[in-house]
Amino acid sequence: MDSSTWPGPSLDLNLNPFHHTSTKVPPKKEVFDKNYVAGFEEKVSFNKHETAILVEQLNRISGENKKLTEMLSALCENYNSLQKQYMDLMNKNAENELVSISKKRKAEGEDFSNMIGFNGHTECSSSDEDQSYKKPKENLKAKTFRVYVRTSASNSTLIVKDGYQWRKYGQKVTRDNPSPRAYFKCSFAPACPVKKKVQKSAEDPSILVATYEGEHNHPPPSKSELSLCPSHGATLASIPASVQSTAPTVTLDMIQPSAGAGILLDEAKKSVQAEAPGIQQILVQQMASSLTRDPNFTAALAAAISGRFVDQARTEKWSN
DNA sequence: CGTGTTTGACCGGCGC
DNA sequence: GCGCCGGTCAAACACG
Repeated sequence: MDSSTWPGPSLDLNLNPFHHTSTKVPPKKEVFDKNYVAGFEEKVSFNKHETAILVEQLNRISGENKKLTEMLSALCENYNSLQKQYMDLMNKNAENELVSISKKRKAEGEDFSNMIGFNGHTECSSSDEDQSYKKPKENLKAKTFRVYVRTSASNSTLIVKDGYQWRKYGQKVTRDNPSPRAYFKCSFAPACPVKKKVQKSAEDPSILVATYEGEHNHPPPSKSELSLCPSHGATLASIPASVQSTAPTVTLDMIQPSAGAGILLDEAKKSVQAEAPGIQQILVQQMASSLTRDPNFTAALAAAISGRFVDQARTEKWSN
């Protein structure tokens, strides 16, 4: 959210707060009728008190709007600063991962369950680590990232709807997790190298861990295709795999529409690095969607914006 | 009949 | 060299 995107002075909206009295005011170029003027003067004296009340209310509302606007600006600033801090942190973690990338397989296997860090301490681990012991050279090229999707614990399907078409080509029960791991290939386009692994979290069966590998060699699915996704299973916005190999993680809460409108709290601190514009864009869309679904926020935003219009209208009126 | 899923077999990397 | 394990293949199967 950027204040620069807010409606500017160029908007030609008739927001004159005094427009309701305009019907009683004769047009400027109209030749005044004496009877009309006499009646008008009577009405003016009657409306003076009402107008004063309206102006007072208007001033009060404008003040509230101004406060809300300031609060909104402060909120945006806080968000930007938090995001910047997180990016710095992620950069440091990425450097550390490159140093310790030669860790042994056994340790990684034992650490897998700990990667699902709901306390926010270990959740930034990279799925690259899972395979770094196998293909260290390709590892530098492979773009992988992990997505956590909250679904119902009773939901046994390992389906994460992200808009792309996936063909399941295997399923395995892994050593460190009682729930099977499903392997998918992208069938949205022929010869698309992207693969996806989906497995329930060992700690919390209501969490699906989807690991994406590779980059799509085709354009992302259209919005209409996204909207056609079935409601069953866990659904998330399409997330391109073209992110850095340090594998940022994204957690989406798909079953609690009221709790942050679908985004877990750690979403904010896990907003993705600047090298991942796709993820960042998705996050922005998710956040915008979450905010716009909150009636309180939309009401406050509308009030703040209308407050600007009113202030502008008053300024223009009084300057004339 | 075409397409997608299931599932057991197979392969390759790694540790011992 | 052997066994374990994760990943992949492909035949069988299900479904529309």
